[in-house]
Amino acid sequence: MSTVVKALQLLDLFSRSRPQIGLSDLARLAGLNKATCFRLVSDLCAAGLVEQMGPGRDYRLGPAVLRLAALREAQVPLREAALPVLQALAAQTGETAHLSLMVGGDLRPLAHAYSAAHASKITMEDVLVFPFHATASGLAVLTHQPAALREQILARPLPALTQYTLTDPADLRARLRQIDALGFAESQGGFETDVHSFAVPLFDALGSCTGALSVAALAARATPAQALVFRSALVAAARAVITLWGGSLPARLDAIWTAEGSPPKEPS
Amino acid sequence: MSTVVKALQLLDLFSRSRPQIGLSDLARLAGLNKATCFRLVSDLCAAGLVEQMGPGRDYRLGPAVLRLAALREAQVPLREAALPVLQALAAQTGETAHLSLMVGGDLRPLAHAYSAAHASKITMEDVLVFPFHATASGLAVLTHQPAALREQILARPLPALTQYTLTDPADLRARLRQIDALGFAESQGGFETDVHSFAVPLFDALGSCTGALSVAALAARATPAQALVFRSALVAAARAVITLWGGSLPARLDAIWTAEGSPPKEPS
DNA sequence: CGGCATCGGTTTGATAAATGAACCGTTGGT
DNA sequence: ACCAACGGTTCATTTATCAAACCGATGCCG
Repeated sequence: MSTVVKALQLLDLFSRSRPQIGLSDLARLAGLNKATCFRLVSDLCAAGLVEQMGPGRDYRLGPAVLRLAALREAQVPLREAALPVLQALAAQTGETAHLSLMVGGDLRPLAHAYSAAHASKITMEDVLVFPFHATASGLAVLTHQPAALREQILARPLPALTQYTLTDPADLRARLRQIDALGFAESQGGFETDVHSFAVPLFDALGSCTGALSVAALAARATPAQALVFRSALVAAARAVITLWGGSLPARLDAIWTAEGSPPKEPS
Repeated sequence: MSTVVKALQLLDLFSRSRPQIGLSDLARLAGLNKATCFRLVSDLCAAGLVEQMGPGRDYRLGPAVLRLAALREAQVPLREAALPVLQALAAQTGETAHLSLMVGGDLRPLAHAYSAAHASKITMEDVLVFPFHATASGLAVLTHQPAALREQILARPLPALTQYTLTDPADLRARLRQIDALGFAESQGGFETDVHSFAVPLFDALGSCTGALSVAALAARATPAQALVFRSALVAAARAVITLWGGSLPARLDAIWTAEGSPPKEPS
């Protein structure tokens, strides 16, 4: 394995639960010799990606990462990065795909893509805000919010947009538990009568859920078989978007997605 | 030079004015063989620090830097803590304020803030390294380094960036003694002809000087009267930043700043 | 106090890795 | 149709990297 790869793997050992690491721990965690690890981490320090908290003390991520991130953010708007994924998702599913973000306490559209597979499609142009209780995107995001914010949102007015809209907070809480277990949200006609939508949550670099990726289909086309197709396409697309954004997928959800997305296998 | 250092130097080639680079350019800019450069940048891609915009296309910074930066700021909010101070400093002085840190033997920018007071401002976007001998920040930091490191830095090449740049180590040593006595550094056109900069040093928790706080003004606006304004604003801002960072200001400097920053008073 | 474990950091010969010149196939401009 | 420059690859040579043992310092525990 290349030396550079080894050095950069060291960076991935830092996390929110382990923000600073000593030399010996670092070597153990990376499976490297201590001397090797020392040289690598010294190089990382010289570049400022890592810094030592004092002579003979722990290491942690350094100030240089800030400059790089600022540059990346200026250069790559999130939308531009997510669009190709969205277009691929629309093509794979044959339905309208869209991506929404938490903005000031509301869930708002960031981008969408249409499929050419059917003459009838769900249009997204006019949606300003996705109601949390009446869309798959909203439910997916709501499921992964901190309990306080979730309850605050459930305390808002929950208008019945169609006859199928869930409006009882207790019902919604039960639904969110299902979604949490499945790693996948579904709303059948909750927003518009003939539209079924399917969504998975998106996470930012700190592991907070800040958006959702969704597919909206005509109810007539949303068969159980198609729902499975949507689910696996959404999971794959969400993984791609999260990676592109530098986000971190919670380990629990990663496990759910991995387990249910592939046929049962015996690991070696 | 270590391979890792070479790879990480590639990251510094990306800037706001050059956000994406082709393989051949990258190799030329880094002074590397194309094959070597290709392997290095491939490794950086594998780690997500760099991404390729398409097969056979340019490279740019990748999504992994976002995760690292979020982690760093979550743990050590240096930049976040300093930014408001920096913005206040820019507002008070009507000039560009910036903060730089020692990173791997170089002085590098961490953050900056502009003032809206004048249409003409000094931009900081593209500065990667502040030369120690040609900027107020560099002189301020150099003054407070251990003698060994100071001499090592003075032994480096000291290019004359303008006709006003100090390049003689002996002259510089004399200048550093003045700065030490004043607690305040000044560079008149040493970096760019029409720019005067003013700086004070910053100290970490161990009392080491690890950065500087600076104001850069158009030469025409840097009158002696304004210099006094800059000085007192810088001293106040530096006290704020050092406190926010949990740093410790050397008692000698504290005394100098207190004495010269305020009209003579009898302490209680 | 003293022994023991572990820390960050350094040295060593053996070895695996990086290197750079030449070389592809493509592309884009003239 | 040409030529130059591009991204990417190959391969013998060389050099930096590796692992194990070894420091001195620190801290814990009896």
